[in-house]
Amino acid sequence: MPRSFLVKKCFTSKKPNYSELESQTESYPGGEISAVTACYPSALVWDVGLLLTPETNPLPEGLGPMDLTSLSSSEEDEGRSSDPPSPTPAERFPCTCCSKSYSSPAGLSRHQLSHCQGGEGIANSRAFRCKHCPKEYSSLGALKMHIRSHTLPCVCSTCGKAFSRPWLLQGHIRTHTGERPFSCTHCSRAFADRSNLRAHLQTHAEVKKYQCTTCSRTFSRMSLLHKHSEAGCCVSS
DNA sequence: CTGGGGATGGGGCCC
DNA sequence: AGGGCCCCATCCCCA
Repeated sequence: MPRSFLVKKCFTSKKPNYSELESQTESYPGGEISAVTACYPSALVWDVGLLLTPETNPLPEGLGPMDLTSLSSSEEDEGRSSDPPSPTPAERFPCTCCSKSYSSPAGLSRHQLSHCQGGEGIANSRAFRCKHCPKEYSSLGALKMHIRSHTLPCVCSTCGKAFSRPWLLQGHIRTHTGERPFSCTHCSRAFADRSNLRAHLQTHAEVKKYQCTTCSRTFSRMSLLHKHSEAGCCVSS
């Protein structure tokens, strides 16, 4: 089933969203998540790197947080990069509902759609309701996008699996064709998905992106850090 | 149990 | 305004 579309930040009744846990402390049914949250990294390594000192968090000889740049600047990361979030310039367009800001009014306008899913923002204005589920949207465009997650118009001609967006189908088709256009510059591996290459590149890094704030151990994936935390590093201390 | 790969979905930006 | 693309996040599975 497709995950909630455009409304994830307002309806978190499904699985825990760890990205949210990084930015806010939300209690989830069951309560165990908040315990994990307590020991979750508040910053990625590139952020932590600003805080690292040889005294407090010694790194392996010759290594530093900026080693990551050699990964992010490789061929898989042209154009928009995974640069650390930068301070918001004054000339940006801030959202009045949250702390985010955007480089253009259009960007801000689209973002603000995401604030309209909780019901509060639509009450006084015209609401576009999905006929397949109770969700409401403030614009027809947002609703159309949402409806795709019900109709799944992009169908794989090989296996019949359906997707909401064409590029999702494209990625899926690669699982049939075996095409792997994204190759690692450090080893011979190739990947069908750029994100998976990016995750793989982390395995070549000695200082990885996700760091335990308690033991300073770094992990290539957030899920691994999560497991590490659940296994007791942070809890036992 | 841990680390890593495969697959997939959502948000956001650019054109 | 909409489509395409990218990044990030997450789940599942396997070695």
